[in-house]
Amino acid sequence: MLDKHLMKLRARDTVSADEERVVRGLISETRVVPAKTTIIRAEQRLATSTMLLDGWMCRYKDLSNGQRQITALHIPGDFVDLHSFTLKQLDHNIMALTRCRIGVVPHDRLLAMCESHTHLTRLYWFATNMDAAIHREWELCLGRRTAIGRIAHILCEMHARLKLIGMTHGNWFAFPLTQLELSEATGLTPVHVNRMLKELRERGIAEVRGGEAVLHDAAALEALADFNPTYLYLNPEPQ
Amino acid sequence: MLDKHLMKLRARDTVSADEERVVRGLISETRVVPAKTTIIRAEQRLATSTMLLDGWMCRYKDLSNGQRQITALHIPGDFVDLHSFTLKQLDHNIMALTRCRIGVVPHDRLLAMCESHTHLTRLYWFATNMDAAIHREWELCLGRRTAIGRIAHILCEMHARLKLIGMTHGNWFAFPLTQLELSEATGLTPVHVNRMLKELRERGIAEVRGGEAVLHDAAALEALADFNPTYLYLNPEPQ
DNA sequence: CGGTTAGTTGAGCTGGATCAAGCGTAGTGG
DNA sequence: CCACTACGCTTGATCCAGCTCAACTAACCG
Repeated sequence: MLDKHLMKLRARDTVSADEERVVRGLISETRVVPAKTTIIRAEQRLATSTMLLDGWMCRYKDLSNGQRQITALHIPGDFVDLHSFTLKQLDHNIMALTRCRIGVVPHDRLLAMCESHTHLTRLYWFATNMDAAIHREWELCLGRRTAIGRIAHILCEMHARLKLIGMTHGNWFAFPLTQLELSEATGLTPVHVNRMLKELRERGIAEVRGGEAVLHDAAALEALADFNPTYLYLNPEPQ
Repeated sequence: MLDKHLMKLRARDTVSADEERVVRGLISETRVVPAKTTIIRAEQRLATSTMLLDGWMCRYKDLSNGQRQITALHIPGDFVDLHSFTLKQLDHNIMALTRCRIGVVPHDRLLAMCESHTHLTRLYWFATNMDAAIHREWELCLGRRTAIGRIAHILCEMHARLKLIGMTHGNWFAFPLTQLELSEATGLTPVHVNRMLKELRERGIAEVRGGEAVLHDAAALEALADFNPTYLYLNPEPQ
């Protein structure tokens, strides 16, 4: 159940048997949420965090005119709102993109962990800092990359992140975002996303449709995206 | 020396006398860095973090074609790269925008703090989560706000953050970014930033020039920016 | 006083937005 | 079994916010 989460932790540092026991004890219950449902709203007071066990989720913020920006994507093994442990309430909403299975983690269990397991605390601190690193890369995307570069970049990033948890099969992976959602993540319009996907397809670089993605020419895609995976911190750096 | 930093910590939670002593003991030395110098480069291995004592700094990322995105602005009292404590190396560069005075904080002192002061650890974890919250708001800016909205938003944000450390005088504050730097923060061109600043000036909303900003009509500016300061977590939420 | 950096303005262009129509397919209910 | 609906995707035509290119001013500084 927590295998992908532990896989992700262990990709960056060692996790002792005792620590694994503590991690496994964090979840008080599991729940299933249907696709396209907002499970947490901004400014709502929170006493639990959410571990994503299966499915895709996103964080998003809206402008008062209804425009939406997806600020992060989450895949199995991600602690979707670990930051609510210190922030107490979020500045954004959290939505299930697909049907999801989640683990509920009470903040008092995290607090107990902080008091007794300082190394594990730093591992989770690291995890929230990694979220921030991804946010920064997205700022670069939204501020400076071209439309096709943004699409290419998100495909490269998700491929790398999914690979880490064993959810890719070579160049193929499940990619459940609709073109509307992809446009909300890349700061484009759905119409323009459609055109850019068509271009990637016609140039033989990548195919994205029907909830799946195939990266036919990863090198060309990375060049388009100006992709440098350093920001994903894929190499272990013990705490 | 650390007054602004402590002011910021205490705006969100109580800091005991013992904790204050620990905080004051974090800095091993202070240094002065000239304006327009990059003090930390991405992927460089780090053993210290940087506390900004005086002046403005920024974090930025470059695309390989030379395009630059400033991903965060820092003002006195900010822990500019506290996240390097868990990340070990950064995914971005750090530059002094003005002449700055900085405090050097060795990671081993932070490690010692983590082992002995769990509440303080959570305060600093909170601080890095707040940085991420600002990143998310900037994603919304870059992805969805109009040019004038982005400029207006950055003015609102910096006014709020500077006010917290007592560096505003009513609607006036020092704003040392050049129009080029402002364009790099907002994902625009310097020429267009210039026109938007002119528009704000001509509409009697705000004046930005000569390293200073005056918000003549804060309400109009906030409306343009669609500004909601919730993401700055200005209300105390004890850890 | 010549060089450099920051800011300003005009003219024209273009990447991505907007508006609008149509298609394919998976429900759904009669 | 088929009409109806809804949603996601596709395509064309047109528009415009912000970009590009270029020239000029102002302040500062060695």
